[in-house]
Amino acid sequence: MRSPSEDTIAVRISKALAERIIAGTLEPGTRLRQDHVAAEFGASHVPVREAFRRLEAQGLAVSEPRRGVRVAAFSKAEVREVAEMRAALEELALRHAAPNLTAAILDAAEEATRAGDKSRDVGSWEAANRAFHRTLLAPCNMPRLMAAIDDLHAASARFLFAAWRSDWETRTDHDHLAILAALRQGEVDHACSILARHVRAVTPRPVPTASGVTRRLFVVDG
Amino acid sequence: MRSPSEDTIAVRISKALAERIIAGTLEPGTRLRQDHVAAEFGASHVPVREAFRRLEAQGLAVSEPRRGVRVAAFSKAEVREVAEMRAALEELALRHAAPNLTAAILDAAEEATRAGDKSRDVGSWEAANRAFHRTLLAPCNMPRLMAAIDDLHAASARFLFAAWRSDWETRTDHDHLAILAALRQGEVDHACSILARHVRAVTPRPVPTASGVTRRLFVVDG
DNA sequence: TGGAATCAAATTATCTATAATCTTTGGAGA
DNA sequence: TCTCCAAAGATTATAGATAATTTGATTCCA
Repeated sequence: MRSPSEDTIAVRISKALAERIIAGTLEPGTRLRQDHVAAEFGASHVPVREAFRRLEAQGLAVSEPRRGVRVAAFSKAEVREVAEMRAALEELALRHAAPNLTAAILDAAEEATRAGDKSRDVGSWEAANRAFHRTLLAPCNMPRLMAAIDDLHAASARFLFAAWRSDWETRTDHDHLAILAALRQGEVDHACSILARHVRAVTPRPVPTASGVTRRLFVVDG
Repeated sequence: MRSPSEDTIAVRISKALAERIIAGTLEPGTRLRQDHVAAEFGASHVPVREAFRRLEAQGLAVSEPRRGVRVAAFSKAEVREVAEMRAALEELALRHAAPNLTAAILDAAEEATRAGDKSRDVGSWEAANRAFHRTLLAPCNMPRLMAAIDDLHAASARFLFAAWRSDWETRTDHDHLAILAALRQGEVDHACSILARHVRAVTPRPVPTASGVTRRLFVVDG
Protein backbone atom coordinates (compact mmCIF):
# COMPACT_ATOMS: atom_id res chain seq x y z
CA MET A 1 0.00 0.00 0.00
CA ARG A 2 1.02 3.58 -0.62
CA SER A 3 0.35 6.73 1.30
CA PRO A 4 -2.86 8.57 0.38
CA SER A 5 -1.01 10.83 -2.07
CA GLU A 6 1.70 9.62 -4.42
CA ASP A 7 3.04 13.11 -5.01
CA THR A 8 5.34 15.03 -2.76
CA ILE A 9 3.98 18.09 -0.99
CA ALA A 10 5.89 20.41 -3.30
CA VAL A 11 4.28 18.84 -6.36
CA ARG A 12 0.85 19.01 -4.78
CA ILE A 13 1.24 22.69 -4.01
CA SER A 14 2.56 23.51 -7.46
CA LYS A 15 -0.36 21.74 -9.10
CA ALA A 16 -2.88 23.54 -6.94
CA LEU A 17 -1.31 26.92 -7.63
CA ALA A 18 -1.02 26.17 -11.34
CA GLU A 19 -4.74 25.48 -11.50
CA ARG A 20 -5.52 28.79 -9.86
CA ILE A 21 -3.16 30.72 -12.10
CA ILE A 22 -4.58 29.12 -15.23
CA ALA A 23 -8.17 29.65 -14.12
CA GLY A 24 -7.42 33.27 -13.31
CA THR A 25 -8.22 32.99 -9.61
CA LEU A 26 -4.69 34.23 -9.04
CA GLU A 27 -4.35 37.27 -11.25
CA PRO A 28 -1.19 38.25 -13.12
CA GLY A 29 1.21 40.23 -10.98
CA THR A 30 -0.08 38.83 -7.70
CA ARG A 31 2.70 38.30 -5.20
CA LEU A 32 3.05 34.74 -3.98
CA ARG A 33 4.30 34.91 -0.42
CA GLN A 34 5.78 31.66 0.70
CA ASP A 35 4.73 31.95 4.32
CA HIS A 36 1.11 32.57 3.40
CA VAL A 37 1.05 29.69 0.92
CA ALA A 38 2.77 27.46 3.46
CA ALA A 39 0.19 28.33 6.09
CA GLU A 40 -2.69 27.70 3.71
CA PHE A 41 -1.45 24.24 2.80
CA GLY A 42 -0.43 23.45 6.36
CA ALA A 43 3.17 22.99 5.36
CA SER A 44 6.53 24.63 5.80
CA HIS A 45 8.04 27.07 3.35
CA VAL A 46 10.68 24.76 1.90
CA PRO A 47 8.31 22.65 -0.22
CA VAL A 48 6.60 25.91 -1.18
CA ARG A 49 9.87 27.22 -2.56
CA GLU A 50 10.26 24.06 -4.62
CA ALA A 51 6.73 24.50 -5.92
CA PHE A 52 7.66 28.04 -6.97
CA ARG A 53 10.64 26.75 -8.98
CA ARG A 54 8.33 24.37 -10.75
CA LEU A 55 5.86 27.11 -11.64
CA GLU A 56 8.74 29.25 -12.82
CA ALA A 57 9.87 26.51 -15.19
CA GLN A 58 6.35 26.26 -16.60
CA GLY A 59 6.30 29.97 -17.23
CA LEU A 60 3.40 30.53 -14.84
CA ALA A 61 5.41 32.53 -12.31
CA VAL A 62 8.41 34.82 -12.39
CA SER A 63 10.93 35.10 -9.60
CA GLU A 64 13.31 37.92 -8.77
CA PRO A 65 16.12 36.88 -6.43
CA ARG A 66 15.53 38.11 -2.90
CA ARG A 67 12.44 39.97 -4.04
CA GLY A 68 9.89 37.25 -4.22
CA VAL A 69 7.72 35.48 -6.73
CA ARG A 70 4.83 36.87 -8.75
CA VAL A 71 2.21 35.35 -11.00
CA ALA A 72 3.53 35.82 -14.53
CA ALA A 73 1.92 38.58 -16.53
CA PHE A 74 1.04 38.07 -20.17
CA SER A 75 1.08 40.78 -22.76
CA LYS A 76 -0.34 40.70 -26.25
CA ALA A 77 3.19 39.94 -27.47
CA GLU A 78 3.49 36.95 -25.17
CA VAL A 79 0.18 35.56 -26.32
CA ARG A 80 1.46 35.64 -29.88
CA GLU A 81 4.79 34.16 -28.84
CA VAL A 82 3.17 31.18 -27.16
CA ALA A 83 0.88 30.67 -30.15
CA GLU A 84 3.82 30.69 -32.57
CA MET A 85 5.77 28.24 -30.44
CA ARG A 86 2.78 25.95 -30.16
CA ALA A 87 2.26 26.08 -33.91
CA ALA A 88 5.87 25.13 -34.60
CA LEU A 89 6.05 22.36 -32.02
CA GLU A 90 2.61 20.86 -32.59
CA GLU A 91 3.26 20.70 -36.32
CA LEU A 92 6.50 18.87 -35.57
CA ALA A 93 4.72 16.51 -33.21
CA LEU A 94 1.93 15.74 -35.65
CA ARG A 95 4.40 15.03 -38.41
CA HIS A 96 6.05 12.39 -36.23
CA ALA A 97 2.79 11.10 -34.81
CA ALA A 98 1.09 10.66 -38.20
CA PRO A 99 2.68 7.29 -39.07
CA ASN A 100 1.57 5.92 -35.72
CA LEU A 101 -2.03 7.13 -35.85
CA THR A 102 -4.59 4.36 -35.91
CA ALA A 103 -8.26 4.57 -36.75
CA ALA A 104 -9.06 4.14 -33.07
CA ILE A 105 -6.92 7.12 -32.12
CA LEU A 106 -8.53 9.31 -34.76
CA ASP A 107 -11.96 8.27 -33.53
CA ALA A 108 -10.99 9.16 -29.97
CA ALA A 109 -9.84 12.58 -31.14
CA GLU A 110 -13.11 13.11 -32.96
CA GLU A 111 -14.94 12.13 -29.82
CA ALA A 112 -13.02 14.80 -27.89
CA THR A 113 -14.00 17.41 -30.45
CA ARG A 114 -17.67 16.52 -30.15
CA ALA A 115 -17.42 16.69 -26.36
CA GLY A 116 -16.01 20.18 -26.77
CA ASP A 117 -18.88 21.22 -29.02
CA LYS A 118 -21.38 20.04 -26.45
CA SER A 119 -19.71 21.72 -23.48
CA ARG A 120 -21.54 24.61 -21.86
CA ASP A 121 -18.68 26.24 -19.97
CA VAL A 122 -15.12 27.26 -20.68
CA GLY A 123 -13.61 24.78 -18.30
CA SER A 124 -14.98 21.67 -19.93
CA TRP A 125 -14.36 23.08 -23.41
CA GLU A 126 -10.73 23.63 -22.52
CA ALA A 127 -10.39 20.11 -21.16
CA ALA A 128 -11.90 18.65 -24.33
CA ASN A 129 -9.71 20.80 -26.54
CA ARG A 130 -6.62 19.75 -24.68
CA ALA A 131 -7.68 16.11 -24.96
CA PHE A 132 -8.04 16.49 -28.73
CA HIS A 133 -4.54 17.84 -29.20
CA ARG A 134 -2.99 15.41 -26.77
CA THR A 135 -4.66 12.37 -28.29
CA LEU A 136 -3.46 13.34 -31.73
CA LEU A 137 0.11 14.28 -30.81
CA ALA A 138 1.10 11.83 -28.08
CA PRO A 139 1.88 8.99 -30.56
CA CYS A 140 4.92 10.97 -31.74
CA ASN A 141 6.78 9.28 -28.87
CA MET A 142 8.83 12.36 -28.06
CA PRO A 143 8.50 12.95 -24.32
CA ARG A 144 10.48 16.16 -24.16
CA LEU A 145 8.48 17.65 -27.00
CA MET A 146 5.20 16.66 -25.38
CA ALA A 147 6.25 18.20 -22.07
CA ALA A 148 7.05 21.47 -23.82
CA ILE A 149 3.71 21.42 -25.61
CA ASP A 150 1.88 20.76 -22.35
CA ASP A 151 3.45 23.81 -20.74
CA LEU A 152 2.49 25.94 -23.72
CA HIS A 153 -1.05 24.60 -23.51
CA ALA A 154 -1.22 25.73 -19.90
CA ALA A 155 -0.11 29.19 -20.93
CA SER A 156 -2.70 29.26 -23.71
CA ALA A 157 -5.40 28.19 -21.31
CA ARG A 158 -4.68 31.25 -19.19
CA PHE A 159 -5.50 33.52 -22.10
CA LEU A 160 -8.60 31.52 -22.81
CA PHE A 161 -9.98 31.84 -19.31
CA ALA A 162 -9.05 35.50 -19.10
CA ALA A 163 -10.88 36.25 -22.33
CA TRP A 164 -13.95 34.15 -21.92
CA ARG A 165 -14.69 34.79 -18.31
CA SER A 166 -18.02 36.46 -19.01
CA ASP A 167 -19.33 35.79 -22.47
CA TRP A 168 -19.14 32.29 -23.77
CA GLU A 169 -20.65 30.73 -26.82
CA THR A 170 -20.41 27.23 -28.17
CA ARG A 171 -19.17 26.73 -31.68
CA THR A 172 -18.44 23.69 -33.76
CA ASP A 173 -14.74 23.28 -34.22
CA HIS A 174 -14.40 22.95 -37.97
CA ASP A 175 -10.59 23.04 -37.89
CA HIS A 176 -10.46 19.95 -35.72
CA LEU A 177 -12.70 18.03 -38.07
CA ALA A 178 -10.70 19.21 -41.09
CA ILE A 179 -7.48 17.98 -39.49
CA LEU A 180 -9.00 14.57 -38.84
CA ALA A 181 -10.37 14.36 -42.39
CA ALA A 182 -6.97 15.15 -43.86
CA LEU A 183 -5.26 12.58 -41.67
CA ARG A 184 -7.79 9.91 -42.62
CA GLN A 185 -6.95 10.52 -46.25
CA GLY A 186 -3.23 10.35 -45.58
CA GLU A 187 -2.67 14.03 -46.35
CA VAL A 188 -0.17 14.66 -43.57
CA ASP A 189 1.19 17.92 -44.97
CA HIS A 190 -2.29 19.34 -45.28
CA ALA A 191 -3.20 18.30 -41.75
CA CYS A 192 -0.03 19.90 -40.41
CA SER A 193 -0.68 23.19 -42.13
CA ILE A 194 -4.25 23.35 -40.86
CA LEU A 195 -3.04 22.59 -37.35
CA ALA A 196 -0.37 25.29 -37.49
CA ARG A 197 -2.80 27.92 -38.75
CA HIS A 198 -5.39 26.75 -36.23
CA VAL A 199 -3.05 27.12 -33.28
CA ARG A 200 -1.62 30.41 -34.51
CA ALA A 201 -5.15 31.83 -34.66
CA VAL A 202 -5.01 32.67 -30.96
CA THR A 203 -5.10 36.37 -31.63
CA PRO A 204 -5.95 39.15 -29.23
CA ARG A 205 -8.27 41.65 -30.83
CA PRO A 206 -10.49 44.38 -29.46
CA VAL A 207 -14.20 43.64 -29.40
CA PRO A 208 -16.95 46.18 -28.74
CA THR A 209 -19.13 45.44 -25.73
CA ALA A 210 -22.69 46.34 -24.90
CA SER A 211 -21.60 49.26 -22.76
CA GLY A 212 -19.90 50.78 -25.76
CA VAL A 213 -16.46 50.39 -24.19
CA THR A 214 -14.02 48.47 -26.31
CA ARG A 215 -12.69 45.76 -24.12
CA ARG A 216 -9.93 43.39 -25.03
CA LEU A 217 -11.15 39.97 -26.01
CA PHE A 218 -9.07 37.04 -27.11
CA VAL A 219 -10.25 34.85 -29.91
CA VAL A 220 -8.97 31.42 -29.14
CA ASP A 221 -9.35 28.59 -31.58
CA GLY A 222 -6.56 26.32 -30.44
CA MET B 1 27.47 47.94 -4.33
CA ARG B 2 26.41 44.35 -4.30
CA SER B 3 27.74 41.34 -2.51
CA PRO B 4 30.47 39.39 -4.34
CA SER B 5 27.93 37.09 -5.94
CA GLU B 6 24.69 38.40 -7.37
CA ASP B 7 23.13 34.97 -7.60
CA THR B 8 21.58 32.99 -4.83
CA ILE B 9 23.37 29.88 -3.63
CA ALA B 10 20.84 27.63 -5.34
CA VAL B 11 21.49 29.32 -8.69
CA ARG B 12 25.24 29.10 -8.22
CA ILE B 13 25.05 25.38 -7.49
CA SER B 14 22.76 24.68 -10.42
CA LYS B 15 25.09 26.52 -12.79
CA ALA B 16 28.12 24.64 -11.54
CA LEU B 17 26.37 21.28 -11.84
CA ALA B 18 25.00 22.17 -15.27
CA GLU B 19 28.52 22.86 -16.51
CA ARG B 20 29.71 19.49 -15.29
CA ILE B 21 26.78 17.65 -16.78
CA ILE B 22 27.24 19.36 -20.14
CA ALA B 23 30.98 18.79 -20.17
CA GLY B 24 30.46 15.15 -19.29
CA THR B 25 32.31 15.29 -15.99
CA LEU B 26 29.11 14.03 -14.44
CA GLU B 27 28.09 11.08 -16.55
CA PRO B 28 24.52 10.16 -17.45
CA GLY B 29 22.83 8.11 -14.74
CA THR B 30 25.05 9.40 -11.96
CA ARG B 31 23.14 9.83 -8.74
CA LEU B 32 23.21 13.35 -7.32
CA ARG B 33 23.02 13.05 -3.55
CA GLN B 34 22.00 16.27 -1.95
CA ASP B 35 24.05 15.88 1.20
CA HIS B 36 27.23 15.26 -0.77
CA VAL B 37 26.62 18.22 -3.05
CA ALA B 38 25.77 20.38 -0.06
CA ALA B 39 28.98 19.41 1.67
CA GLU B 40 31.04 20.10 -1.44
CA PHE B 41 29.65 23.61 -1.84
CA GLY B 42 29.74 24.30 1.87
CA ALA B 43 26.01 24.83 1.98
CA SER B 44 22.94 23.21 3.41
CA HIS B 45 20.78 20.75 1.50
CA VAL B 46 17.82 23.06 0.96
CA PRO B 47 19.40 25.26 -1.73
CA VAL B 48 20.74 22.07 -3.28
CA ARG B 49 17.20 20.81 -3.66
CA GLU B 50 16.23 24.02 -5.44
CA ALA B 51 19.22 23.64 -7.73
CA PHE B 52 18.00 20.13 -8.57
CA ARG B 53 14.57 21.46 -9.54
CA ARG B 54 16.25 23.94 -11.83
CA LEU B 55 18.33 21.25 -13.53
CA GLU B 56 15.23 19.14 -13.86
CA ALA B 57 13.46 21.97 -15.68
CA GLN B 58 16.39 22.27 -18.09
CA GLY B 59 16.22 18.58 -18.84
CA LEU B 60 19.69 17.94 -17.45
CA ALA B 61 18.51 15.84 -14.52
CA VAL B 62 15.59 13.57 -13.77
CA SER B 63 14.01 13.15 -10.36
CA GLU B 64 11.95 10.34 -8.95
CA PRO B 65 9.95 11.28 -5.86
CA ARG B 66 11.57 10.00 -2.68
CA ARG B 67 14.15 8.16 -4.73
CA GLY B 68 16.54 10.90 -5.58
CA VAL B 69 17.77 12.63 -8.69
CA ARG B 70 20.09 11.40 -11.42
CA VAL B 71 21.92 12.98 -14.32
CA ALA B 72 19.61 12.63 -17.31
CA ALA B 73 20.52 9.95 -19.80
CA PHE B 74 20.30 10.59 -23.51
CA SER B 75 19.53 7.97 -26.08
CA LYS B 76 19.88 8.19 -29.81
CA ALA B 77 16.17 8.96 -29.93
CA GLU B 78 16.55 11.87 -27.56
CA VAL B 79 19.41 13.32 -29.57
CA ARG B 80 17.15 13.35 -32.59
CA GLU B 81 14.27 14.77 -30.58
CA VAL B 82 16.33 17.70 -29.35
CA ALA B 83 17.65 18.32 -32.86
CA GLU B 84 14.14 18.37 -34.32
CA MET B 85 12.91 20.74 -31.63
CA ARG B 86 15.86 23.04 -32.17
CA ALA B 87 15.26 23.04 -35.90
CA ALA B 88 11.62 23.99 -35.48
CA LEU B 89 12.19 26.67 -32.86
CA GLU B 90 15.33 28.21 -34.34
CA GLU B 91 13.63 28.51 -37.70
CA LEU B 92 10.76 30.29 -36.00
CA ALA B 93 13.17 32.58 -34.17
CA LEU B 94 15.12 33.44 -37.30
CA ARG B 95 11.95 34.25 -39.17
CA HIS B 96 11.01 36.79 -36.53
CA ALA B 97 14.56 38.06 -36.07
CA ALA B 98 15.19 38.61 -39.79
CA PRO B 99 13.44 42.00 -40.04
CA ASN B 100 15.49 43.26 -37.10
CA LEU B 101 18.88 42.08 -38.31
CA THR B 102 21.33 44.88 -39.02
CA ALA B 103 24.61 44.69 -40.90
CA ALA B 104 26.44 45.00 -37.60
CA ILE B 105 24.65 41.97 -36.17
CA LEU B 106 25.40 39.88 -39.25
CA ASP B 107 29.05 40.90 -39.03
CA ALA B 108 29.15 39.88 -35.38
CA ALA B 109 27.69 36.50 -36.29
CA GLU B 110 30.30 36.05 -39.01
CA GLU B 111 32.96 36.93 -36.50
CA ALA B 112 31.67 34.20 -34.19
CA THR B 113 31.86 31.68 -37.01
CA ARG B 114 35.46 32.59 -37.77
CA ALA B 115 36.31 32.28 -34.08
CA GLY B 116 34.83 28.79 -34.18
CA ASP B 117 36.91 27.85 -37.21
CA LYS B 118 40.06 28.96 -35.45
CA SER B 119 39.33 27.16 -32.18
CA ARG B 120 41.51 24.19 -31.27
CA ASP B 121 39.34 22.50 -28.68
CA VAL B 122 35.73 21.47 -28.36
CA GLY B 123 34.97 23.87 -25.54
CA SER B 124 35.83 27.04 -27.39
CA TRP B 125 34.22 25.76 -30.59
CA GLU B 126 30.99 25.14 -28.72
CA ALA B 127 31.08 28.61 -27.19
CA ALA B 128 31.61 30.20 -30.59
CA ASN B 129 28.87 28.12 -32.14
CA ARG B 130 26.46 29.09 -29.42
CA ALA B 131 27.40 32.73 -29.87
CA PHE B 132 26.66 32.50 -33.60
CA HIS B 133 23.18 31.13 -33.08
CA ARG B 134 22.40 33.48 -30.21
CA THR B 135 23.56 36.57 -32.04
CA LEU B 136 21.43 35.73 -35.01
CA LEU B 137 18.28 34.73 -33.14
CA ALA B 138 18.12 37.07 -30.14
CA PRO B 139 16.67 39.99 -32.18
CA CYS B 140 13.41 38.04 -32.49
CA ASN B 141 12.47 39.62 -29.16
CA MET B 142 10.73 36.51 -27.91
CA PRO B 143 12.13 35.78 -24.46
CA ARG B 144 10.26 32.55 -23.84
CA LEU B 145 11.36 31.19 -27.19
CA MET B 146 14.97 32.13 -26.56
CA ALA B 147 14.91 30.47 -23.14
CA ALA B 148 13.63 27.26 -24.70
CA ILE B 149 16.31 27.39 -27.38
CA ASP B 150 19.01 27.95 -24.77
CA ASP B 151 17.96 24.84 -22.88
CA LEU B 152 18.00 22.81 -26.08
CA HIS B 153 21.45 24.17 -26.87
CA ALA B 154 22.67 22.93 -23.52
CA ALA B 155 21.29 19.49 -24.29
CA SER B 156 22.94 19.52 -27.71
CA ALA B 157 26.25 20.53 -26.17
CA ARG B 158 26.15 17.39 -24.02
CA PHE B 159 26.07 15.21 -27.12
CA LEU B 160 28.83 17.26 -28.65
CA PHE B 161 31.18 16.82 -25.72
CA ALA B 162 30.32 13.15 -25.37
CA ALA B 163 31.10 12.51 -29.02
CA TRP B 164 34.18 14.61 -29.46
CA ARG B 165 35.94 13.86 -26.25
CA SER B 166 38.91 12.25 -27.94
CA ASP B 167 39.14 13.04 -31.61
CA TRP B 168 38.61 16.60 -32.66
CA GLU B 169 39.17 18.27 -35.95
CA THR B 170 38.57 21.81 -37.06
CA ARG B 171 36.38 22.45 -40.05
CA THR B 172 35.11 25.55 -41.70
CA ASP B 173 31.43 25.94 -41.03
CA HIS B 174 30.01 26.41 -44.50
CA ASP B 175 26.41 26.30 -43.33
CA HIS B 176 26.92 29.30 -41.09
CA LEU B 177 28.38 31.33 -43.93
CA ALA B 178 25.61 30.25 -46.29
CA ILE B 179 23.00 31.39 -43.77
CA LEU B 180 24.64 34.78 -43.48
CA ALA B 181 24.92 35.13 -47.25
CA ALA B 182 21.24 34.38 -47.70
CA LEU B 183 20.25 36.86 -45.02
CA ARG B 184 22.41 39.57 -46.56
CA GLN B 185 20.53 39.10 -49.80
CA GLY B 186 17.19 39.22 -48.08
CA GLU B 187 16.40 35.57 -48.78
CA VAL B 188 14.82 34.81 -45.43
CA ASP B 189 13.09 31.60 -46.50
CA HIS B 190 16.32 30.20 -47.85
CA ALA B 191 18.22 31.13 -44.70
CA CYS B 192 15.58 29.45 -42.56
CA SER B 193 15.68 26.23 -44.52
CA ILE B 194 19.47 26.06 -44.34
CA LEU B 195 19.33 26.68 -40.60
CA ALA B 196 16.73 23.99 -40.05
CA ARG B 197 18.66 21.42 -42.06
CA HIS B 198 21.89 22.48 -40.36
CA VAL B 199 20.50 22.00 -36.88
CA ARG B 200 18.76 18.76 -37.75
CA ALA B 201 22.09 17.37 -38.95
CA VAL B 202 23.01 16.38 -35.40
CA THR B 203 22.86 12.71 -36.20
CA PRO B 204 24.37 9.83 -34.31
CA ARG B 205 26.06 7.44 -36.67
CA PRO B 206 28.62 4.67 -36.22
CA VAL B 207 32.14 5.51 -37.32
CA PRO B 208 35.00 3.00 -37.72
CA THR B 209 38.00 3.73 -35.54
CA ALA B 210 41.67 2.88 -35.94
CA SER B 211 41.33 -0.14 -33.69
CA GLY B 212 38.79 -1.57 -36.06
CA VAL B 213 36.05 -1.37 -33.48
CA THR B 214 33.01 0.54 -34.61
CA ARG B 215 32.42 3.08 -31.95
CA ARG B 216 29.53 5.46 -31.81
CA LEU B 217 30.38 8.95 -32.92
CA PHE B 218 28.06 11.88 -33.19
CA VAL B 219 28.33 14.20 -36.11
CA VAL B 220 27.34 17.59 -34.82
CA ASP B 221 26.99 20.51 -37.17
CA GLY B 222 24.64 22.67 -35.18
C1' DT C 1 23.09 -26.33 -1.21
C1' DG C 2 20.66 -22.76 -3.73
C1' DG C 3 17.22 -19.40 -3.63
C1' DA C 4 13.45 -16.70 -2.23
C1' DA C 5 11.42 -14.13 1.40
C1' DT C 6 11.69 -11.37 5.62
C1' DC C 7 13.27 -8.29 8.83
C1' DA C 8 16.42 -4.89 10.71
C1' DA C 9 19.94 -1.31 10.18
C1' DA C 10 21.77 2.32 7.50
C1' DT C 11 21.36 5.61 4.10
C1' DT C 12 18.85 9.14 1.93
C1' DA C 13 15.14 12.17 0.75
C1' DT C 14 11.71 15.10 2.73
C1' DC C 15 9.82 18.28 5.95
C1' DT C 16 9.74 21.45 10.18
C1' DA C 17 11.59 24.89 13.02
C1' DT C 18 14.73 28.60 13.69
C1' DA C 19 18.20 31.96 12.62
C1' DA C 20 20.38 35.33 9.52
C1' DT C 21 20.26 38.57 5.57
C1' DC C 22 18.20 41.49 2.46
C1' DT C 23 14.46 44.64 0.94
C1' DT C 24 11.11 47.73 1.89
C1' DT C 25 8.67 51.14 4.40
C1' DG C 26 7.78 54.79 7.49
C1' DG C 27 9.23 58.69 9.98
C1' DA C 28 12.58 62.11 11.75
C1' DG C 29 15.62 65.76 10.64
C1' DA C 30 17.96 69.06 7.56
C1' DT D 1 10.77 68.29 -0.19
C1' DC D 2 14.61 65.38 0.02
C1' DT D 3 17.77 62.39 2.51
C1' DC D 4 18.93 59.27 5.89
C1' DC D 5 18.13 55.96 9.39
C1' DA D 6 15.57 52.53 11.93
C1' DA D 7 12.07 49.03 12.33
C1' DA D 8 9.24 45.63 10.12
C1' DG D 9 8.44 42.14 6.81
C1' DA D 10 9.92 38.76 3.60
C1' DT D 11 13.28 35.83 1.44
C1' DT D 12 17.12 32.88 1.97
C1' DA D 13 19.93 29.61 4.46
C1' DT D 14 20.99 26.25 8.52
C1' DA D 15 20.27 22.66 11.65
C1' DG D 16 17.64 19.06 13.32
C1' DA D 17 13.62 15.66 13.07
C1' DT D 18 10.76 12.45 10.38
C1' DA D 19 9.67 9.09 6.96
C1' DA D 20 10.66 6.43 3.13
C1' DT D 21 13.77 3.47 0.45
C1' DT D 22 17.65 0.64 -0.09
C1' DT D 23 20.86 -2.76 1.56
C1' DG D 24 22.52 -6.66 3.81
C1' DA D 25 22.04 -10.47 6.61
C1' DT D 26 19.28 -14.12 8.36
C1' DT D 27 15.85 -17.65 8.06
C1' DC D 28 12.95 -20.82 5.92
C1' DC D 29 11.70 -23.76 2.17
C1' DA D 30 12.55 -26.48 -2.05
